[in-house]
Amino acid sequence: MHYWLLKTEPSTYSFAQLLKDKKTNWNDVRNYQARNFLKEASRGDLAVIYHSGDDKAAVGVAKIVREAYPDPDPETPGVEWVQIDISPVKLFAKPVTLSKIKSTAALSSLMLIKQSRLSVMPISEAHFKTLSRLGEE
DNA sequence: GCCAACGTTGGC
DNA sequence: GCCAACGTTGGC
Repeated sequence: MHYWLLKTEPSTYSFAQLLKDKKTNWNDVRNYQARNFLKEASRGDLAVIYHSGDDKAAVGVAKIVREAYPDPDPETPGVEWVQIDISPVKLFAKPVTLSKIKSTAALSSLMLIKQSRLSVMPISEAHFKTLSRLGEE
């Protein structure tokens, strides 16, 4: 069981849309580091969804319902990109803003803070629990 | 709108 | 293999 943070620009795909869709394929990851993390995600893992851009907040939790499978891209022939499928688990009652994250000592080692551009990253169980708790307040 | 951080590309 | 130039992302 692992925990992840998935970052998305809400104007591209939002957690609200995921709630409507019930399930979606998390694709278009075109960064090797993010791709490698995606490959490690297992069915049943939980992921915090973070909205970049105007929101800048963690907005909910999703679960991985299908492990990595090919996400072919004609623009990069020969490169094996992958996608996963996720379903919503919980919408945070209160989004956990980036400023809140930065001011929470227990979250100071979150990769998001130092690597804001990385779109898929592992988080510890402790980070997951802290984010979930803050999201319920 | 700007800039910092980072990744990618291409010339050498 | 190095590094300058360039493109992209995301925060401010």
